[in-house]
Amino acid sequence: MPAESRKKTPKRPLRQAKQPRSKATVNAIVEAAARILADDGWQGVNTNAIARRAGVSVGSVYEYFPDKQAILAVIIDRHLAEGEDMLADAANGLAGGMAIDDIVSALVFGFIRLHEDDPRLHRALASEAPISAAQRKRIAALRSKIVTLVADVLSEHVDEAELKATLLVDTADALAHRWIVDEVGLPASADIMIAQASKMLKGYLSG
Amino acid sequence: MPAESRKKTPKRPLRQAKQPRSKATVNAIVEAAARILADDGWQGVNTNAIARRAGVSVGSVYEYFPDKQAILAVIIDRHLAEGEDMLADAANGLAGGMAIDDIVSALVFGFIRLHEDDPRLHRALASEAPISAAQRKRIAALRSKIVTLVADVLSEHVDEAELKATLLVDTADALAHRWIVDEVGLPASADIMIAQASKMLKGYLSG
Amino acid sequence: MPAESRKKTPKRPLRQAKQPRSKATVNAIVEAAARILADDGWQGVNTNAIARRAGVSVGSVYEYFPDKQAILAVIIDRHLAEGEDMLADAANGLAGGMAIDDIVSALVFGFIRLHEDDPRLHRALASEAPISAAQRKRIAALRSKIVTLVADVLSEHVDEAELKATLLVDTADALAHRWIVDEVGLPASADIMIAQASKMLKGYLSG
Amino acid sequence: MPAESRKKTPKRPLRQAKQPRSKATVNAIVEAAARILADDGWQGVNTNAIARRAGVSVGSVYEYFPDKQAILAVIIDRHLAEGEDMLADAANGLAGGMAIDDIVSALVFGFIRLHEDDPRLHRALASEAPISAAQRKRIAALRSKIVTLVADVLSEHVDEAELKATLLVDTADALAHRWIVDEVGLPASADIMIAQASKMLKGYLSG
DNA sequence: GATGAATGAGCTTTCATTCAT
DNA sequence: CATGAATGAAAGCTCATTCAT
Repeated sequence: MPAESRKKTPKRPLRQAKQPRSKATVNAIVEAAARILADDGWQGVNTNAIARRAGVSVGSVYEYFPDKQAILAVIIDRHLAEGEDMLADAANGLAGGMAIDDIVSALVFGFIRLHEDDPRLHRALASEAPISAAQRKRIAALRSKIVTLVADVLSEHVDEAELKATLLVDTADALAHRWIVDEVGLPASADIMIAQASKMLKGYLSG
Repeated sequence: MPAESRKKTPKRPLRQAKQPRSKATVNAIVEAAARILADDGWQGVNTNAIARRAGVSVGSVYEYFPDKQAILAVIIDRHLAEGEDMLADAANGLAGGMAIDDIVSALVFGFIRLHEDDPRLHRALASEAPISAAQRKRIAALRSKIVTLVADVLSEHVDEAELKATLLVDTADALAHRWIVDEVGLPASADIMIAQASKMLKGYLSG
Repeated sequence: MPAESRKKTPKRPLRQAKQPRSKATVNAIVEAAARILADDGWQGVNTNAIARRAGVSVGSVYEYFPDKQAILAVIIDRHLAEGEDMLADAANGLAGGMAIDDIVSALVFGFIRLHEDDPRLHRALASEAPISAAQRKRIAALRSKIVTLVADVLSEHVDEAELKATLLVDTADALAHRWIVDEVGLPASADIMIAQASKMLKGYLSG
Repeated sequence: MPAESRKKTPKRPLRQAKQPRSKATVNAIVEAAARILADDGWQGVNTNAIARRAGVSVGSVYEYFPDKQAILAVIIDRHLAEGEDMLADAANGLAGGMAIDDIVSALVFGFIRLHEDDPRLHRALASEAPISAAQRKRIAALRSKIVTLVADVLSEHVDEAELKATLLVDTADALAHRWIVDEVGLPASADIMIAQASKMLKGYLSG
């Protein structure tokens, strides 16, 4: 999962981080940036702070990243990769001839798990960080893959599977985001809310 | 709906914009900032650009706003005010003994209308602009009011009205945001998607 | 005591403040500036603050003063005028064939009185305000006049009267400034210190 | 004698200038600021001008100083340090059982030497630069140390040594300042004036 | 390969001064 | 005459990026 390739011709050839040590450095930088992003928001992210927190020099940051955006790109990439991993897992789980209820549950809990991992970073990423068009595209692609996968398993049960899968995925994702990442007040525990949401989705698909 | 009052004691007293000329200036500044925000994102918003686009001098910007954030605050305030207005309208519409289907439709179309007005600004506001804790609170309060209102009318038909109203509102809002503001690809026209979402919500409440 | 004439050709002809109302306005402006200078130091003095404090508009300030420096110039002028008045008084007092002790006493107490009037303004004027070369010259001229006057009366008693008068005047002025305007800690009351200083000066002249 | 520690929590951590290169940079900045202060007064001191004159970039200025005031603080610190050094020297010179005349001469010439070093900077520092309360305190402390030292050696000869030392020190300092730093016209050469002042002080202490 | 001092474009903010009303 | 909104040059300050060591 390389950082989205930058267009501008790189003055300084970037190191490729093949060596273990290099990998550790790259990792430290990305982790540091993610941590600052989660703690202080995008406004707190600056290359000197990243370098300091990562325990390396600014110079080293620029050995591995063409610019600041590229670090954010890798953070997003990793996030998306997690999403893709989860998707792969889910794909295995879903594959067989599953009941609608189980499909919905799998999906809903999948999104919840995804959002429960580091919600502060998740929020900063979703609501502060400047995301490039290319990254947006990648996010859309991931979403699209999920929809396709869900549509596939749904198609055994319903017609207009893609349309319904889209509604299913978008609802599950959006509600998980709102209830876990945004810290909105809820009239009942998140678990109860989620149960209701599941019920709603199941009803929709079964109806 | 005044701009959220700034805490820091203002050394330079801010002008109050009571006169028509002043009001026009303030308006031009806020509009310009909103336009830049919609066009170039928060990163493109800087006081010189705002002044240039508003056709005023930087000095005038600082006559009326203590700093850049305060301009954003007013933009958000205006947005929330629109939401509140719409809420008031909706409240009138909902008031009577309405059928569930009509309640859902009113709500769904309400959120759609809300998001269809300047979606690019809406996106920038939702996903880039640094929103203060106080503003977040105001947003939460607005959402809470809407939930309460919906819960009220729902309570004639269902039990656990608040819980269900929350699910209803959050789903309608989130999907409207995703399908209108985010420019995600959809397998069917937005109208069809919306119809499906309405169906899902109605089924949930009626079931 | 007019404001020291500015060199630059005035775009806008300055009003001359002959009318009583105009005089009152000029006065209010100068007083306001002096008050701010005493309260907040030179850094706190800005034309808008002056206008506000004087209860007039900035525009009016520029009716009577070509620029900000000119206001300071008038403040200094008035200060110097007070000094000159005191000098005239003293001249009358000194005129006759006075004893050395009385000359010294008159001088020392003259300087004390001068510094005791609004010491905070005095300090701001002496240690923060940017004084032009012309103003420095005027200050030097006043000092010179005082020296001459003192030398005159001293010449009845001593030779090298001018030299001694210079020492006398500069010492009395400097010590008064230090002990009254600067808020330095003293090992005895100012009165006792002053008595000692007088004794020193008298001894010097009589020796 | 470090620059008076700034209170505000530094968001941008300041570099410490331990390396020779850094030290040279810091030095160049302080020297440049002092030079501009002497040449153009405090009003001419701005960070861009300092950087230009120091042959460094503005950025470097802010690497080492949190703000403009901090540079002034260091200039004052250095000045005070010089004063303290001179005091230490003088302390050695005075220590023994010295005659009154020699004490006075040492003191008078000490202050003269102090003021003869860069009188223009001295004047700008004394009469334009905004000095913080803390710096004022440090100045007062230095003066107090000098007074104590002088009182000590005087106490062998006179009673009320502290009071007399105060008069001695303040007079010597004030006259040196006036005759050397202020460019006042004198009726005789500075040397002659100084001789007279010394005579006056000696007479006072011996009387 | 690292390092971190240095750079400087770019932004924010102030305030003396002007000028339309 | 007076007003005060508007102006914009000039400073202050930040931080992504470069480069000498």
